Amino acid sequence: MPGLRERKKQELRHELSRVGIDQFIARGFATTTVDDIVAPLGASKRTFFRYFETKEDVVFAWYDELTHELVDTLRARPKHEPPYEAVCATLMSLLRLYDADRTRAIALQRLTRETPALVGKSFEKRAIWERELAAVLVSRLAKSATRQLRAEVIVATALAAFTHAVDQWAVDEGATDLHALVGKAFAFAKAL
Amino acid sequence: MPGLRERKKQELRHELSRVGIDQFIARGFATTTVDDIVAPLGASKRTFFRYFETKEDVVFAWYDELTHELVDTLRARPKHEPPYEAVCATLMSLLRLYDADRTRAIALQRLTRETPALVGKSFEKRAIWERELAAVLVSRLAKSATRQLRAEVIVATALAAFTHAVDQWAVDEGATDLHALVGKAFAFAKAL
DNA sequence: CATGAATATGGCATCGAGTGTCATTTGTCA
DNA sequence: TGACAAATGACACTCGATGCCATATTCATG
Repeated sequence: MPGLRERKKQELRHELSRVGIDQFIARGFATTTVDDIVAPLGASKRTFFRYFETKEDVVFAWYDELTHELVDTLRARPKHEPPYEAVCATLMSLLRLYDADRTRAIALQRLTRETPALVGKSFEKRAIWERELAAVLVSRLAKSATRQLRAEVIVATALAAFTHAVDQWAVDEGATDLHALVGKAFAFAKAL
Repeated sequence: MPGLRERKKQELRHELSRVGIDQFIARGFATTTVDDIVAPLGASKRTFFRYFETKEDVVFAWYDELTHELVDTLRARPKHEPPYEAVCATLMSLLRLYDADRTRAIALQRLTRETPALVGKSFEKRAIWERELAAVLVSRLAKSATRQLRAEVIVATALAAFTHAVDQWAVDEGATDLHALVGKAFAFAKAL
C-alpha cells in the first residue's frame, strides 16, 4: 500500500495545483506569485519548487497524470484498427474530463489562451504526449525508413484537430456540442 | 526611405539575435545570460529587453520577420488550388532558409529540441503562424458554421507535418533530402 | 547650421522565479 | 523506542524582467 508519506505528497501536489489554478483564474497568472499559492497551505516556496519545475506547471499537472493512461488506451485499441482512427478514439476518451466540469474546463482554456507563457507550456506538454503516442503507434505501422515520421505526423494531426476543436468549443463558451465538434475536426483532417 | 534611426534599430536587433544564438549554441541556453549577449555589442541589458520580450525570443526573431511573407505567399496561391495544397506550397517556400545554411539550421534545431523553454517558445510562435494563415485560408472555404475550425485544422496539420519533417531531418544531421522528406510528411497527412 | 521636439539609451532600483545548501522535522521500520 | 531515510523550511543568491528618470542621439524646421 501507498504509505502515509506518499499519500501526503500526492495530496499536497494536488492541493498546490488546485489553489494555484483557482488563483490564476481569479486574479490572473502574472499577478499571482508562488508565495500567494503557498501561503493558504502553510507550505514554503522552496517546497513548491520541489513539486513543480515552474509556476506554469501547476496548470498542467493533470497532463502528466494522463500520459500513462493515454498510452495504455492506445495500446488497447484493436490490432486491425487503422492507426489514425486508433489515435482519434484514444483522444476521445479525454472528453470525459471536459464533461465532468464544463465551467472549469472553459475557464482553464481561456486562462491558457490569454496567457502566452501558458500557451507555450501547453504545447510543450502536448509534445510529450505526441512523442509517447507516436512511439506506441510505430509498432502498428509497416516497417519502412519513414515510419517513425509517419507515426509522428498521424499523432500530431489528430492532436492538433482535437485541441483546435476544444479551443473552439471554449471560445464559444460551451454553446456547441463538444463531442460532435471534435468528431468534425477529426473528419476535417481526414479529408484534407 | 528608412532613415538612420530605423536602420540602426534593425541592425542592432539583428546583431543581438546573431550574438545570442551563437552563444546559446556554443555554451547552452541556460548558462548564457542576457549580459553575456549584450556585452560584446556594448549595449545595456535594459536595451535588450526593449528589443525582445524574453531571452527565448532572440532565437525566433526570424519567425516574426517571416509571418507577413508567409501570409502574402498563401494569398498569392492560385484560387482554384485546393486549400491543403496551397498551405503546403506556402510552407515549402521556407525550405530555402534551411538550404541557405544547413549547418546552422541543424544546430539551431538541436538547440531548440534540447531546451524545453525553447520548445515551448517555438510552438508559441508557430501558433501565431497558424492563426494568421488560417485567417487567410478561411476566405477560400465554402461558408459554413465550422469553416473557421476547418481552416485551423488544415493549417495546423500542414504545419505539424512540416515541422516533424524538419525535425527528423535535423536529428539525422541532414543526411536525408529535406525537400523529399517534407513532401513525404505532407503526403502522410493527406493519406491518414 | 542651430535648436527644440521626439525618440532611443543607460543606470538604478525593484520584483519575483528558480536553485543550492544545510539544519530541522517527520515518516518508516527494525 | 531509537536509528535511518526522506521531506521540509529558512536563508542566501542568481538572473530574467520591468518601471523610472536622466542623458544622449536623431530628426524636422527655421
